[in-house]
Amino acid sequence: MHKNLEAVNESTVAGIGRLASFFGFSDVMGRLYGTLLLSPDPMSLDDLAEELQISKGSVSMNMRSLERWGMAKEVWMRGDRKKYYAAESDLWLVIRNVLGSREQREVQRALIVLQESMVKLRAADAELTDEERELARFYLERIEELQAFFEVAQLALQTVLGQGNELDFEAVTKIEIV
Amino acid sequence: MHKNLEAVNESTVAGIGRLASFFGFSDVMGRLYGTLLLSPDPMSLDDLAEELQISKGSVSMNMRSLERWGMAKEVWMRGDRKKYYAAESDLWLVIRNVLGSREQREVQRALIVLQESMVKLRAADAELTDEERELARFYLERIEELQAFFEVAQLALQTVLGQGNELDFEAVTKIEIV
DNA sequence: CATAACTTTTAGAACGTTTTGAACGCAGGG
DNA sequence: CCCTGCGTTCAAAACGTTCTAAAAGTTATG
Repeated sequence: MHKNLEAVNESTVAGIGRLASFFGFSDVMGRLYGTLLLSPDPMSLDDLAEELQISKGSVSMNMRSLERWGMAKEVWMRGDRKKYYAAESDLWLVIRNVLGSREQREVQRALIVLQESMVKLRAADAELTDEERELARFYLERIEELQAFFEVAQLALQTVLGQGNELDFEAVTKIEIV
Repeated sequence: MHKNLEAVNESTVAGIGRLASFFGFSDVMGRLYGTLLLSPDPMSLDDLAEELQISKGSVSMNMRSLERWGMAKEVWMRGDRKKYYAAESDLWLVIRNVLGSREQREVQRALIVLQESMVKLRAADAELTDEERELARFYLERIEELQAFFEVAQLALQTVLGQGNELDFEAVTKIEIV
């Protein structure tokens, strides 16, 4: 194959791998996804292991992850026992999957912790010494700031997630911080 | 100290630690930041090491990271040779620091790689066999999709970063994908 | 200018994570 | 029904990362 085509493939796959680890996935997952994205035809586990020079076991596990994240889908080739995979090429769908299940859960969890903290602080108020009460007020202030922050984040996420295939930022920018 | 205050401190610090590692920082960095955020007074390296039960060396290194990220600032206490730190409590400033230097650089890098790829593909066009040319067209399609994706990301980032202290999402939501 | 009080650096240990390769199980074809 | 080919699982190993403790460096003060 022409050297430029190979170079493009390699740098793109490497770049997507890099992005993947930046976003908290494994490098290999990214490289697998990139390889599939640049493959006109679905690829088998063996194809992928051969292409990226990694073990079949690793390909198997990482492909299942990719599938769970909605980043790759299985393709059935009739008359062939092998499993074939293709990349989910709708990038907006991919990012909505990730934001929707991973980032959103994290923000939610943070908000719950903060909410619980506020309850605890208010419950304890009567039993506090003056000094403790001052500290409690301080905690409350800081926790409210954190809450406000995460609520905006949640709103922004929901806005993005609520979009159809064509992401329209109109709604996101309507959010305003007081 | 009242058990509820301790519990709140602990869960908040743990929560911020968790978020930190979720966002690609170290857990310790997050816990240090959380501890400072819930401290009415600046804390010394020794204070922090004692509070979180980690070595002074680790505190030193991680605090320098926090400082570089604009998440903590040094506070000079006159008549004391120790270094004292306080958390940067403006969360929007913090996130703009992080988005501005880390995420933005990553998006930029991705765009550069993609741009280079397109140049290489076009340069090679004349020398390609028919089969290779078909593959090149396919690559070009996929790479253009990636580019469009990252350009929107870049635009969104710049919009957030362009805001003043009060983040106003108005502008962000004006972005529209074609 | 020496000393004392801190901070930073560094090398090595501990830790968690990821990869591998072999064993296993399952399915379809002969 | 067995045999072959394929995917999955798992334990062991390799790897990178982060922590620690001790040594070196720095700065302020008397």
